[in-house]
Amino acid sequence: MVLSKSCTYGLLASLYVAKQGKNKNEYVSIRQMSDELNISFHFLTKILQKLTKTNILVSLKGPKGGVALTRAPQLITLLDIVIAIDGPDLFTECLLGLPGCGIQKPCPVHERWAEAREDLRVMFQGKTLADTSHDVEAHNLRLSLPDLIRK
Amino acid sequence: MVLSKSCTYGLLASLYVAKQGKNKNEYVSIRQMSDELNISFHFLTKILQKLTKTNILVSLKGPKGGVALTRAPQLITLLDIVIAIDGPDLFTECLLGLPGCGIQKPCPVHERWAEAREDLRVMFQGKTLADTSHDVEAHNLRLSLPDLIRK
DNA sequence: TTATTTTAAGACAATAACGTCTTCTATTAA
DNA sequence: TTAATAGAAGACGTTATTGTCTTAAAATAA
Repeated sequence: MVLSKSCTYGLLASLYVAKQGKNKNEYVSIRQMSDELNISFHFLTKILQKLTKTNILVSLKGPKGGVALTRAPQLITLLDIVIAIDGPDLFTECLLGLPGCGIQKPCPVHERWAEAREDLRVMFQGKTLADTSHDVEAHNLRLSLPDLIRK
Repeated sequence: MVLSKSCTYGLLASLYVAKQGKNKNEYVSIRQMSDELNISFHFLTKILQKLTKTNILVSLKGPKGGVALTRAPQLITLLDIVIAIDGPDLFTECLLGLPGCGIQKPCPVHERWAEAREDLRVMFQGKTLADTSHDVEAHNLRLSLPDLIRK
């Protein structure tokens, strides 16, 4: 899997927050979000804590509490979220997992993969929450996980 | 991680076999391979069994035993090996893991990822064991894992 | 101030990936 | 035929990821 489950949940939740919070200065309830996205509440909470720690979200406890974006969704890229949750390894590490792989001592697929992973990085960096959220509305795209997760 | 560890080990081992077996009609010892590549013998054995079951390698028990390619290394792509070990999911599944993601009911990053993963597939399919093995020799590239695996 | 709501934090459990070990079977060579 | 070699198969253990549950802390509203 390219992205961890935590990371995909974090992306879906961030898109949800971007959409919900658009014209309201309100915190988005994690409980409601977990219900609508079909993600375990406690698990989602833990993931979102990573996003608050990296200053992508702010949270508020108590009634009317929840999470909100720290800045405009135009200023948050999908790359920000991926790195906050999964770390930068996907965009820096050797495909074959060889430590020290690089220009000096490349692995057999170093060059090819270096290009591919840079493309991937550009793709994530080129899409903001605003862009993506707009696409979601424009094309009525899905965010939620299906009830049955069996494949 | 894009490829599982099993898969990267399988790729490294396949390259080793391609190199060792080039001018010899001999089976390549798994024990020797595991020593030189710094991969656990038993673990590597299990991985290579997937490659024998998918008809990429043949094995022989007993003295002078080991594994060998079933066909010329020009006819084996890295994609063959990746799919044999990790399965085709990387090249077919939604980045966000949404079952049923596709043209009809795409996820927010469907189109972008569909392109990226196709590029990735083409990259793996475009490199044969022969190509890659040639690169390894031409540029004296590394195959083995370092002694310390701590990062 | 007190009760209620809601996130934070951390313990704990389930699952899957990774890795090790033992036993079995097939092959070679003496 | 027998002993030694080497892969096959499967049991078992370890680690990381995923998921659940309980308790604590903070904010709101009465």
